[in-house]
Amino acid sequence: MATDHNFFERVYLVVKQVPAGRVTTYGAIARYLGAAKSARMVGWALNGSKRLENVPAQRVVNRMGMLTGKHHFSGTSAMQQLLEEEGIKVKDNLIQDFKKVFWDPNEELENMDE
DNA sequence: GCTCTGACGCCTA
DNA sequence: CTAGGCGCCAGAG
Repeated sequence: MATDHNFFERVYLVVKQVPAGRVTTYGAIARYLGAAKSARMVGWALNGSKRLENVPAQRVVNRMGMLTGKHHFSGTSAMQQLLEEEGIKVKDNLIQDFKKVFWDPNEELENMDE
């Protein structure tokens, strides 16, 4: 394992590897990290990542593709706006064509050397 | 050192 | 089908 200590950093790395125009879910990341049942931790980790511009937390949504964490962003629709600029359609905190923009680290990502 | 909360997810009633 | 509760792990008080 490359990363190591912090569950946080692992989440950051995965999120940072999410290509623009795509989104992933807390559960997907959690499962990729080996903590499928700890999706909450992923969201929590993002809490610390939100202050890092290297981590596009806006591309991380819940299982339904809903922008649950938008409230944590600077404004009220900052998250939604960012996603729309990437080409992702968002309607009332809900990502349109979520299935199409969904990026699963378990399938797209194979290893996390760094 | 113990307790509660927290950007979720899945199971059971 | 919908609604509610429990589980998980870790940080902060």
